[in-house]
Order: sequence, then C-alpha cells, then structure tokens
Amino acid sequence: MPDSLRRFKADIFQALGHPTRIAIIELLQNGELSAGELMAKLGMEQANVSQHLAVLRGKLILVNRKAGNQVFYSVRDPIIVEVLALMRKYFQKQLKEAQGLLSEMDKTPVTTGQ
Amino acid sequence: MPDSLRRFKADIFQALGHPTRIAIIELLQNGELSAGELMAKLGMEQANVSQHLAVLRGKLILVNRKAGNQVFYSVRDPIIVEVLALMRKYFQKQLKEAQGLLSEMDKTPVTTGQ
DNA sequence: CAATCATATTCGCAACTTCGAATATTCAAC
DNA sequence: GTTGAATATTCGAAGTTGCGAATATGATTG
Repeated sequence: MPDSLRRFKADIFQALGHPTRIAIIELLQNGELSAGELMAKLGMEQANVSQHLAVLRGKLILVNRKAGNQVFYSVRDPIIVEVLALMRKYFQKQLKEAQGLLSEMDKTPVTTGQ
Repeated sequence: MPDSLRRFKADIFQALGHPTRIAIIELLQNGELSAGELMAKLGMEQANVSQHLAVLRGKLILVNRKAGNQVFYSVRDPIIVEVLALMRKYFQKQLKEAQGLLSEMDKTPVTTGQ
C-alpha cells in the first residue's frame, strides 16, 4: 500500500471529519444547492459555511457551478455519499451492540463493590 | 438527520484522518497484531504508535487483548475495513478521471497566451 | 458608475493535534 | 524483590483548525 494512497485517504477523511461538513454533504446528497441555501439550512454564519465549502472544494469532494450571482455546489462523486451511508450502517450496528451489552448486564447484575 | 449522528460520523472520520492511523488499520485488516509488531512494520517511534493506537481505541475502532507482556490489537468491526476499500475505489476513479482529462488536453491543446 | 446582493478571503485568537523525549505502568523471569 | 521487556501516559513545543469580525470580489440593477 503506497504511502501516497494513505495520505490521499487521510486527507479525504480529514475533510469529512467535521459535523458541519457532514451536514453539507448530506444536504447535497440529492442534488445541488447554492451556497446561500446551504447557509440557510445549516443556520450558520456565512463566512463559516463558505470556509467549510472551501475545504470540501479543496479536496475535490464538491464541485461548483457559477450562475450569475450565485454559486451552486454538488457532490462530485456519489461514492462519497456511499461512504456516509456505510457509516450510518456502522453507527446502527455499534448502537445495537451497545444495547445488547446493556441488556446482558440486566440479566447478570454486577456487584458495585459498596 | 440528527446532529448526534453527524458528530459520531465526524469523530470516526477524524480518527481515520491521519496516514499513520490508516496504515495501522490496513495492517490489522487480516487479523490482530501486537503493538510491537505494528511499531516494527510502521518503522515509527514507540510513543507515537502508542498514541495513534490510543486515538483509534478511544473511538472504539480498535479493540485490544492483553496476553502477558504484550497487547494485541484488532479492528472491532469489518465495516471500517469496507470503508477503506470504498475509499480505494474512490481514489482509483478520481485518478482515472484525472488521466482522462489529461489525454483530452493532449487531443485539443490549449494556447498558453504567450 | 453607484448601490446592492451573493460569496469568498483574510485576520487574529483560542482550541486542538502531532511529535519525540522523558517517565510511568505492568508483567515475566530470574 | 530487582531487572528487563512491552506498552502507555505526560509534557511542552510547533503546527493546524475553527470561528466570527471585517474586508474583498464579482455579478446585477438601477
């Protein structure tokens, strides 16, 4: 596994490693939105949203299309959306395991040491 | 999409967002290894490897098993390995697109303006 | 060409990350 | 119990990230 590939993956993951940027990609899942629409839906500062968009653009995760006054963003490759979907599956599985653990503890209570 | 789920995803992505940690997960893809074996294969400082292991452990991406003197690490859930595999597919696709773009430029050279 | 709207960039600060050096912990063997 | 091996934690310096305030750019409208 060449190191360049690992750096590439790490860069993409790092770009995905912020809740606002996850939210942006989820909002763009079903088609493009303008920067302003994203800002409104996220309910965040204009500059802040623009900075997060710049990060995702910089890693080529998003592409943009200028139309007059506005800039429309979309996800460049649906594989990224797949990655997020896999992550949701992971989350649900972990949750289920945690619940299984809890009900296991119900059945065989542990002494508290007090 | 609840915010807690987005924070969870972002946390996992952030944990994956470092080349050394990608390398660790790739090394553990086919089964457990001790911290020492990982250190040797990575060729990095002991403390550094241990810190990266701590990050992955903290997010429950890795689990460990102590056997005498040593600690063996493994990937908790194969979905994480799937995520990395998807990422490789993504990388290859991006590469192919970039190459396509290049050969397109070969066919219809662009004036340099000089 | 002024005024305005949509978006991007810059700046400074606080918070976080990464690293190696040093130190601590834990187990095993003698 | 002392030594040594394997691993973890703490510390401080250097670098990076995230944020809002302020400012810049660029297209549109009068």
